[in-house]
Amino acid sequence: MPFTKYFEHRQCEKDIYRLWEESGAFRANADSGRPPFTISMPPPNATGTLHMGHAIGKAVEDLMIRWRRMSGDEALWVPGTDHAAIATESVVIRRLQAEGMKDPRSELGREELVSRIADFVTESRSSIRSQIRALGASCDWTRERYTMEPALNRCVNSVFARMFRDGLIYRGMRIVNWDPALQTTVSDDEIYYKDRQAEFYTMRYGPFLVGTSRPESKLGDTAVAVHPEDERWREHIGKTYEVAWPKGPTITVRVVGDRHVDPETGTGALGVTPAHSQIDFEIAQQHHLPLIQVIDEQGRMTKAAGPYAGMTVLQCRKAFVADLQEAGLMEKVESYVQPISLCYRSKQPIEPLPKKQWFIDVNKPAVLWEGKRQSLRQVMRSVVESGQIRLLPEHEEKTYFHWIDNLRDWCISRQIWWGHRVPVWYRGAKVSDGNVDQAEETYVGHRKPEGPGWVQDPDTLDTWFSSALWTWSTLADPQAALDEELDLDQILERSPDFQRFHPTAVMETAYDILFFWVARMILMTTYSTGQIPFHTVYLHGLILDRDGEKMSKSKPETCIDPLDTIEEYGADALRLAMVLGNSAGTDLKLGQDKIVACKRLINKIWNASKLVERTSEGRQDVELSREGVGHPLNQWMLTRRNALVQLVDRRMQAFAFGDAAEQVRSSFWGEFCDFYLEAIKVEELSKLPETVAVASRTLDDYLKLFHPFMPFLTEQVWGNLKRPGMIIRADWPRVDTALDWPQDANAVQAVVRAVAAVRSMRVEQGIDPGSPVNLRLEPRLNPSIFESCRAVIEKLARTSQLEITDGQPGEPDEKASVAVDEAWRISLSMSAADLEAERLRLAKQLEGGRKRLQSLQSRLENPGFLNNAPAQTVEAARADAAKLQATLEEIQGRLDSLG
RNA sequence: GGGCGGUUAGCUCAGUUGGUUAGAGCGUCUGCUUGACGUGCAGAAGGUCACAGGUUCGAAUCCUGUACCGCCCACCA
Repeated sequence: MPFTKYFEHRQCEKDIYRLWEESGAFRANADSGRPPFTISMPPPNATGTLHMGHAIGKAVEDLMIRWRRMSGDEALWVPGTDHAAIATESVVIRRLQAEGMKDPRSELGREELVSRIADFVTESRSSIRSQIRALGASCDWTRERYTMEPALNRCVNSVFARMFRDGLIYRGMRIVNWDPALQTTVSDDEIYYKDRQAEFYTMRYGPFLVGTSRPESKLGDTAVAVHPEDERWREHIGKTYEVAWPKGPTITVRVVGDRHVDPETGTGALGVTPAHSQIDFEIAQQHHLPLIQVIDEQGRMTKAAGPYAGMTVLQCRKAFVADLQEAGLMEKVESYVQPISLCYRSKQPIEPLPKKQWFIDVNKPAVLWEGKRQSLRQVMRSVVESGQIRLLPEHEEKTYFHWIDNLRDWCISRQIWWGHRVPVWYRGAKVSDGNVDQAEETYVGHRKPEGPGWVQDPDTLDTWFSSALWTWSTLADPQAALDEELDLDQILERSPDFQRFHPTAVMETAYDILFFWVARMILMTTYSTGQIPFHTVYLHGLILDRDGEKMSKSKPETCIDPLDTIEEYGADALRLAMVLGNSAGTDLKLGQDKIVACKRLINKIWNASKLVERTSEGRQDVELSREGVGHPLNQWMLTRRNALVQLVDRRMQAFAFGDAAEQVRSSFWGEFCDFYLEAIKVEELSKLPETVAVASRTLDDYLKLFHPFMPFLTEQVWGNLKRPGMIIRADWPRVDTALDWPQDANAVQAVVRAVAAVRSMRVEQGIDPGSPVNLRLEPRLNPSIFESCRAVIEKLARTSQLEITDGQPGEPDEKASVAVDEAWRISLSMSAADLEAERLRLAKQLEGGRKRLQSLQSRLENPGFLNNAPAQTVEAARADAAKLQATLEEIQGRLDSLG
């Protein structure tokens, strides 16, 4: 695509991507001597579609990878997808149901359903892949991984087996978060709370009054708990009561004293339902109370509920309340706001139930880390506390510690079929209702044990269990991983990629999955590999719509779709919009206008490049050397380039990507386009061979600095300019001390200010922008530089006659308009200056300057400042004051002469 | 209830370890359209940095408190 009128992203993005990929630019070489820089791509749901969360993630990950790649690192970005257990299984089940199948699980059976889900994933996985490509992600597709592929499954099984051996995984009866809708348990992190209006019942309960919002659960009570020092109930502690409900059943409750009970809440007496409440379960364990399950996995009442058996929870509540009321046992019914727990996935209420499940013990000191036996919790804490892992933004570390402090054992087993199956086999087991109860033999390992009669545990593992291994399981050699004779350590020893690229450099993901994923990766990876998974965690914010709400398809009027945006504005504009003005952990309000603004920058770069190309057409290339660059303007440009390179590098190192991009943008637009490119249009400069070289060199470097943020545009321009190779593989700009003229650059900076001053004076004097003016410029120093820039000043300030004095400043013309700077005095002569405007302008300047001078002087008279401030700061203040003083005196003099 | 943030120009946000006159984009106003620019350029207006104390020679920046906004966690007695 030649340099058309504007950059047409549609015509080139796909081709450029293919070129990159085919050239091997994305491929990391495990054998190079370069320092490694690795990012594991957070695996998107294999069956998902691209949303704004992906867009910001890929934009940030890709810019880091491209930057490090250009900087000379062996940059590896491992892509992949996640099997997203619950999400995927429920999608497929819903589809089958839509096709008319009533109960896919029972009709198809386990094997068939799993195979259908696998097929569905294979079919739909290509869509997310191509969408990530559309963003321009320069990841190494030859190393793509999938959480459910055999090699990763092997890693999962081996880690499970090892944790089991170390006693870090155990099977236990606990109150779990049961989702009756999905028919599975979910972890503590997969539930959320929502307030809803509900009834609060206070009922007679033997000698007590007990409050509850779930009366039906009281059918399963086995105790009443009171605070041990509560005078009202003290005498009852230790006693046992039979409570006969109006229509049955009769329950036996013991009265226990427990400090967890708050005497101020409700009646001070708490009906303990061990089977259906986490807290009650803990109380029950402490006091060795029995447990009666009255609600089953379908959300219906069990036989233990007597006459209510078979009813749903809500039916039972209604009936039971009516019965209590009829019997006069209902003391009062109030309306209140009840927080209920819901499942993240199904958004349906969670039913706490007792169930035998697999857990990871986070408190057992069974991990050997840095020579000490520690618990998983301790290791997780120490790697962040010690700075081995850094979280960005930093304050997320506090959130992280807070989470660890409240962490309980992690329930990892799920009752769905799609996922990594628990690698445990039983022989001689009693299986009831899909649950394995007692087994004569249990075997845990990465493969099925020899011999007949072994039955595998029916449960699958929490998706996050396998994702937690992601940074290293993706680097394990697939061949080695499938060798059943090797153990985990041996597999990793034989995995060149793991040896070379792990720990990864940066984990980039959204802050809302800090607990789900980041924390679990730290937990699992330190344990299984003895290494941290990554050095730095960069957490990006959420993308909000223009109203500040999370972007959602249910609000189409404010929702911006990344794919539509790529189509309309291009991937570069979208990526830039994700990065500019954003920093780690900051939510991003995104409206169409920002994307449009980004598109304008893209177009600006396109057109500036076009201009540079035209200027250099038919001109010979000149090698840039210190001696070869003679014109101060060119020296200034190269010096500014150096300053920018240094600044950008510092910003990039500090993970301040938005800031870095902004620096490049403002320097490019303001210094390069608006000043330099305009200036070199004057013949005196454009005819110099060095000018072409400087313009090209500077443009090239801007393109490189822009490349991580706008890969497609910069690659296309690079090609159009016929630069060697591809920009994706070009060297990141470095500060070039040979091409640096700080002194002269300062003088040119004064020229820049002079031009701006003239422009400003013209407006104030109401001079037509088109009409030339006569200008006298009196430099305080470096007159030769001003002289060299004569043509530039003439053009940019539109002067007809320009007098540059080189010595004694004369008295300015009565009819002139005058401006003063530390480096010059300029006077604009006019047939009739608007003296009033002139006076006003000067007076205003004088006032501002005096204020500043005053503050400088008061500081310089302050012994505290002189004694405490660094010498440099004091010196700078002195110099500023002196310069300012001189300038102000001149302005004053001019004012006086105006009368 | 516990924790973590935020409050800077009309809007969206930067502001590096405290150090001149607090910045940008968008929007607004006034001109121009000069040889790359689906536009661009030039110039301008606009801020008591939420509030109150404190530390300091010096505070948007550090500390304490207050108000408002947001998020996370806990809570189904």
